Amino acid sequence: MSATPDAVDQHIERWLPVVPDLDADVEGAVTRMIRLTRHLRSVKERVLVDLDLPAHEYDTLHALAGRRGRAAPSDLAADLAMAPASITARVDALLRRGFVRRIPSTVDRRRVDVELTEAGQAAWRGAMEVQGAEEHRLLGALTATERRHLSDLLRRVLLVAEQPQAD
Amino acid sequence: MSATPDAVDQHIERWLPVVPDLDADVEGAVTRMIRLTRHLRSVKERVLVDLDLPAHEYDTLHALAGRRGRAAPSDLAADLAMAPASITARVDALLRRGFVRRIPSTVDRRRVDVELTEAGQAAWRGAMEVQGAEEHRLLGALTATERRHLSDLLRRVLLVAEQPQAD
DNA sequence: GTCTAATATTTCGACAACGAATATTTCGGC
DNA sequence: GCCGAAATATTCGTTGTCGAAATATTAGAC
Repeated sequence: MSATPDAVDQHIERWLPVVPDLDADVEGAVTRMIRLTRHLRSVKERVLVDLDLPAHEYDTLHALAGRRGRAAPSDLAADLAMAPASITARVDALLRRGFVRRIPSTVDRRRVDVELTEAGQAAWRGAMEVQGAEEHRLLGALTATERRHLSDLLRRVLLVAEQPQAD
Repeated sequence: MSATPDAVDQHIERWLPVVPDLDADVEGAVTRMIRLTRHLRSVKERVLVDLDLPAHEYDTLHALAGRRGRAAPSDLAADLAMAPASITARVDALLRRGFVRRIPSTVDRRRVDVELTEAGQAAWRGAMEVQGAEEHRLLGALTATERRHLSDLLRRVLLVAEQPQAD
């Protein structure tokens, strides 16, 4: 290993004695993905603090924006990988801040669509702008070709994870 | 893009109209890492259900095992990236199951070390054996050389994340 | 030796998320 | 048209986590 070691190299070295049959590349790739996503999450939360926008509220606005500003609670639950019951409280909070309104569907009275207000749109866009900067900073460690390569490798792994069987 | 598309390709396609300046490789790599870690987490939880071992209890045993079976609560908090206050409840639960015991330090009476019992060791090892199988299944999509390559690319990205500044 | 600051753990109150149960509505078979 | 099954959102009780405060202990200044 000629490259400079990172914290995961130490991590693996520390675990090798206690779990001898440990594949350094599998464990290394997985642990690095976990740490990178955790890092991105924590940076995101820190940035959003300045905007007075809790991460889970931003996520909800983001999911809503991804549905062109309007969606049913169950859609949001699916997009956010959450229990539908949890959406109610999130929408309540956004409602109190005027970022969102509830629109009972006239065609199906079981449904109560959630819609972004102009204020919600603005709050989301404002957070969006500072969002992604950290992602680009990190991925800036690689060349454009390497980023493409990384993305391609991950696609092949994700395809296995997405296969219907066993998940 | 000649390879078969995955769900993230669709995800990016869906977002491009609403966020035109979107780097497909950066967004693709980041989103795939997030989904893969989420997948691994959910599979882990499903497996542990059969062993009647909540994921957070397993994580605690795992961290403890990584410290050779004995550690201070604050060490566990650091290893698990949690608030020290949260460790108390976790240890209480493991204590009730007989997986762990508290050992007040004689040299520094502020400290109360946590130690794996034989039962805790066994529960951890049992979960360990089924653990990692999914990681190998997913990473099996790549050749050994490609796994090494993936791990190396991620190391370079993680090194940027770990730089002291801005985190 | 005593006082102050730092350290280690726990308690407490608040909050977000979950699963199960509930209320309302739609749909399909008859 | 009516009844049971499925679907949608919500309420409720429980759980896990956090930050701040509290408690106990150690280390250092003087």
